[in-house]
Amino acid sequence: MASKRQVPETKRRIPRQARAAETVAAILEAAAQILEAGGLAAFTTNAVAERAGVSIGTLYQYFVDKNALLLALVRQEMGAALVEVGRALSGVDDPTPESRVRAMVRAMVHAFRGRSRARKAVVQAILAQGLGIEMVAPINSFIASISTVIGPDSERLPPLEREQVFVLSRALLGAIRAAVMEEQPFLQSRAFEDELVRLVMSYIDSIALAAGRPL
Amino acid sequence: MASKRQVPETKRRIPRQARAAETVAAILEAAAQILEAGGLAAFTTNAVAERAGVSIGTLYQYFVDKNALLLALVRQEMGAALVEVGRALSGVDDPTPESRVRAMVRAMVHAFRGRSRARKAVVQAILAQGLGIEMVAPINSFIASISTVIGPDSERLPPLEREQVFVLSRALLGAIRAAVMEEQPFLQSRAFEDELVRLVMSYIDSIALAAGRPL
Amino acid sequence: MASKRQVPETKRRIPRQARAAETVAAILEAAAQILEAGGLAAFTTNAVAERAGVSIGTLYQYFVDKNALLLALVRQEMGAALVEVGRALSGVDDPTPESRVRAMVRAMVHAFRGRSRARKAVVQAILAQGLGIEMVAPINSFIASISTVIGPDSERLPPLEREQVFVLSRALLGAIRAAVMEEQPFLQSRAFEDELVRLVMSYIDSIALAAGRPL
Amino acid sequence: MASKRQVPETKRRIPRQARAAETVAAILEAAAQILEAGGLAAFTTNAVAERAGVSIGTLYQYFVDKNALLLALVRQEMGAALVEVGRALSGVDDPTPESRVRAMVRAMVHAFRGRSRARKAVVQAILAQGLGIEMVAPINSFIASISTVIGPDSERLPPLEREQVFVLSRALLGAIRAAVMEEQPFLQSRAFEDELVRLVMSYIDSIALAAGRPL
DNA sequence: GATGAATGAGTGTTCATTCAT
DNA sequence: GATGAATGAACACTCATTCAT
Repeated sequence: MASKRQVPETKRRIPRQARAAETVAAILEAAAQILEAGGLAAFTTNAVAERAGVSIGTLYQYFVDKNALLLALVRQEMGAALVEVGRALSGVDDPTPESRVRAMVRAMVHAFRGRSRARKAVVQAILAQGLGIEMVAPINSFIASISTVIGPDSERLPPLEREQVFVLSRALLGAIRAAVMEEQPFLQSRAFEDELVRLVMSYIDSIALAAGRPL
Repeated sequence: MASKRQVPETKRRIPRQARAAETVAAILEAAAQILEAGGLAAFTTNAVAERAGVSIGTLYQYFVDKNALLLALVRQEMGAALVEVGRALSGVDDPTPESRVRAMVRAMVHAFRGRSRARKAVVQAILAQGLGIEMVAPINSFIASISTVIGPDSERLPPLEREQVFVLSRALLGAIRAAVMEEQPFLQSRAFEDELVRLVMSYIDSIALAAGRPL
Repeated sequence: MASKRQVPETKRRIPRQARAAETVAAILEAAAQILEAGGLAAFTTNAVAERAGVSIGTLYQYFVDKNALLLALVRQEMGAALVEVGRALSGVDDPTPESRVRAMVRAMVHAFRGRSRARKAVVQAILAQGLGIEMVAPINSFIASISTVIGPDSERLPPLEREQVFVLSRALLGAIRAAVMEEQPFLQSRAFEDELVRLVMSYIDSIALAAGRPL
Repeated sequence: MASKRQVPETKRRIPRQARAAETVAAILEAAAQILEAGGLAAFTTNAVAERAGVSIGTLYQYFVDKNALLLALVRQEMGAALVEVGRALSGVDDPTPESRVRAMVRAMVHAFRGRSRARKAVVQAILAQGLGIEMVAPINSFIASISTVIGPDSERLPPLEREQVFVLSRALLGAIRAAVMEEQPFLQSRAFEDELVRLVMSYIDSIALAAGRPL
């Protein structure tokens, strides 16, 4: 089921008419609602079609299979999160490294606000397949550029090593993800945010220090 | 039938005969193999029973349902990992804080060696349910005692805050877990280990510094 | 999915197309045949679907579960019987109380004619669950109105007490039911009918007498 | 399963030792308890054996199959009921026909007292098989002798016709059975008893009257 | 293009029964 | 005689997917 296609095509046809676009949107919205309400277990194609107010046949006109639908949903939800992170970063006036990291962290945490059950289910679904890699890629490259984020003066820090990017991005995501999945009450608290910022800042500090360029 | 269980019991019957113990072992081994070979999707009670060379009825004599079997497997696999970590920590002669953290990190990474596909599936399964919390509990308390691990002189560091324990344990686990799930080639490399150590040490340093007690 | 049903619904989907109506009919007919041939023990959803010439999935598209199918069958079979009784009663010209009771009794007995094995199984099924009450309700109210049936002159008899309605209806049904279940040869004989009529008439007589209003 | 043996043998071996008799008694008692607690659905051989404190193998040493166990239980419970009825009848000093009928009715109703859930299940089980006939036989013959019961002076009433015995016994049993199965609150009330007595007496009266021998 | 009736392989699970110990 | 581990046929039920209309 996973190794059948080389280029995983998600959409069966690109909607050209306005009505078709509405239908696709309705299906995706329904999918999110179902996920929100009943988790991954309730996420059946029939249920989604029914809630979307379309026939099951129509659903299959736009999504090759259940997986494609899930993937589209993942892309939509994660994309929104990424946009939020990007916006947050670009909107920081205070050029302090820490305030920039804090903006990023806050955006990531807030990205998981609202419809958290749906997002939880999406995360589960991602992990239940091999899609994890594909999905963290944007965040990965984001972290990779953190040296520039930290200091606009690009001489400050050498570019991070592969392992460093990996550890930092996954550690950060891992902590947030765990808070979401475990439904921790402090998810949106200032204390949690502070510790995440500390995690990133102290790691970067350590690297800078080792490179002989203390921040 | 309804009033018997207080604690959610996993085993249906405690095996009293040698033969029964062998059967249980065979079922668990088969479950691990199935998971190893085909992942969570292939993990069906019928498949496990068949590979174990027992009838499906026998499987259900020892495990109330599919979930109980999975849970038992999780406990077995995770338990082994924890034992390894504990042993590693107690066997460190060098009292340097960093060397102790390194021992712990190394043990955790190594715990995911061998039969990684099975472990991957087990991790997936844990996340696919609400079991994550239950399972990370031991690791959690492990991290919680890290201040004493760092310095045997217990005055050094105040006990970690709830959020700090959470962030550190989940960040560390998150990074390792991601490496396992993404089958990163550097999983057992020295560079990766170094960065994990850096993650923990720099975080602890930062806390110590804030507390006015630099290490 | 959980908040949808207020009244325990039997049908999962109201058939809108002609084909669907045929399918439902086929399933019900098959169910009756299976019951007729092998009794309640042979009544499995798979067997019914196979005999109906539909897939098991189709069966479940129209009936939530096995019980719903059985209930639908019960309603169909019992409904037919009740219609017969009603028709019989309205078609009696002779206004003698006894002739009206006889009409009712005869209709009830005849209602169990034909496909008696299936009906037997249906009766068994009803009793094997708590459905007995629900199903005898129409007959109950029928008997309750017997005082008016007996004498069109409604002054004749006071309305029956709760216990009286119960005893009379269950006694009558009990005798007929036993004859059906035991496959008594005299089920459709005149002698049996006479005795059933006697049972009802003498009971009513006794009540009338006690009320000081002999018929 | 029903047509395999000519003479349905219930016991596999006749218990000759005291211990064996105790075992059988324990199994029957356990069976009744299981039935009482969980109805027919909970009545599994494994459950009975467990509650009886014997191994499932031992249970099968004394009962050929599940059905045999159920049958033995039926016989025991029904036998007790019959004994009660017989005792009630012999203990009536007042020789009035009605008082004798009342004694019988009362005994029958009271036979369903206590452990009613078990008895309900037993009744269900009887009906779920073809055992109804066999079991009502004693009651049948009991009713058959009602003419002598009514009047010790045996000239009074001619012996009842086959259909009459049938109708009267089944009507009476049907009313009581329905009250038990439907768990009617008035089961043990005086009003209910009165109506059952009326049912029998009026019927007998009617026969006597037709025979030209009014009571 | 949209529909929705139909499909059926496959799942988890039960429980009466056997038989080696 | 007693045990209880093992059996496996059988069952109810799900849901992604197809295709005739």
